[in-house]
Amino acid sequence: MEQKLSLQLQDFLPYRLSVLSNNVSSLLASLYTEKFGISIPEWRMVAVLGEEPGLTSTQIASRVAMDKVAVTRAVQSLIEKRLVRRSSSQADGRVSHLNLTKAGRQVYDEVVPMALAIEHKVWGTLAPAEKDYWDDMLSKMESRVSTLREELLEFNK
Amino acid sequence: MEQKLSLQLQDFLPYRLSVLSNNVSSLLASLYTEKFGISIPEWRMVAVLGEEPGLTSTQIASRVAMDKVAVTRAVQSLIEKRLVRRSSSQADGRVSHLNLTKAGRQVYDEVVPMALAIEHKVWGTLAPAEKDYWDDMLSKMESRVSTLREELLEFNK
DNA sequence: ATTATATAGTTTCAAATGGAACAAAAATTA
DNA sequence: TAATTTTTGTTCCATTTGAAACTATATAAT
Repeated sequence: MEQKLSLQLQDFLPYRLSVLSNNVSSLLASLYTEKFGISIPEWRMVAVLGEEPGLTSTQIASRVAMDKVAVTRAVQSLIEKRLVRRSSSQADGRVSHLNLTKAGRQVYDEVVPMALAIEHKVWGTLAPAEKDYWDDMLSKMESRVSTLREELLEFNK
Repeated sequence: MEQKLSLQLQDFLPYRLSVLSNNVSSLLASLYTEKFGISIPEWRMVAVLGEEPGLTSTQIASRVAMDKVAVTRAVQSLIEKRLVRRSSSQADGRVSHLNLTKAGRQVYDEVVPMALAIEHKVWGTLAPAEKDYWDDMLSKMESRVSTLREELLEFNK
């Protein structure tokens, strides 16, 4: 007997992920958009540069899943806001290294604890073992999805 | 002793959710964008209308987490593509009811199994109990996030 | 050395998105 | 019933985003 295939959007994994992710992101963004006038991609840049000073645009792009156009724009905007400084590499004339300014570092230092607090609240009262379990599931999904994407890419060649 | 707060973006829940969600969405979108020429919001409309024919724009907006402008645009585009039909309500002159055309239904019937197959592959080989556990965690996060959003909204009043 | 190819980053242009103002039809109040 | 307020949906405008073309430097091949 044939089973009727039905797709309840509310229960559909991609949809739920999308809604949850948007809500979390906008919640987080409310921490820094009004107060510091920076956008989500700009915050991400600040976050990476806070952990790894001196990265180049391309390195940032690869770490933050932004395309290079987005990086260019975020860099320009952050430089205008005096949160990031650019210094050209003498080893490679195409490249420049990016760093937080003192003001940028202050933004970082102020936002990070709030961001971690939100993350903590979203986790809720998960026991460490549960959190590990979740992390594990998430990692597996991440890798399955990237495998599927590669397969598809391969298929379309 | 003071603990240094650090934020590794790669391990940060909001970031991981965002990347995973984008990857899943674009994987899914590859099923219908080239073949049927519809966008993600358009696909979502088709999906809801496939399950609940006759909804109005506002009802769709509430089910699909789209704002009304996005719904207007998706409706217009889907009508041009002859995938959706609009019939004005005689009970309420402001409103019209939306339905899939025969062609729209075909898109739905063709995409749903592929979408479910992708979902299934992303789940991987989770045992039913594990899947229930995941669903449960996801639901809890959803509700915590919406609570946090409300608190924030309240706070900003 | 010269030419060709690849990489880093920017600019440009078109499409997508979001918010505010708007028009039309209900619903509510006086 | 007339005036006011809400609700539904659209339009307009400004901002954001993405893809392709482009510039400049570096690397590889002849």
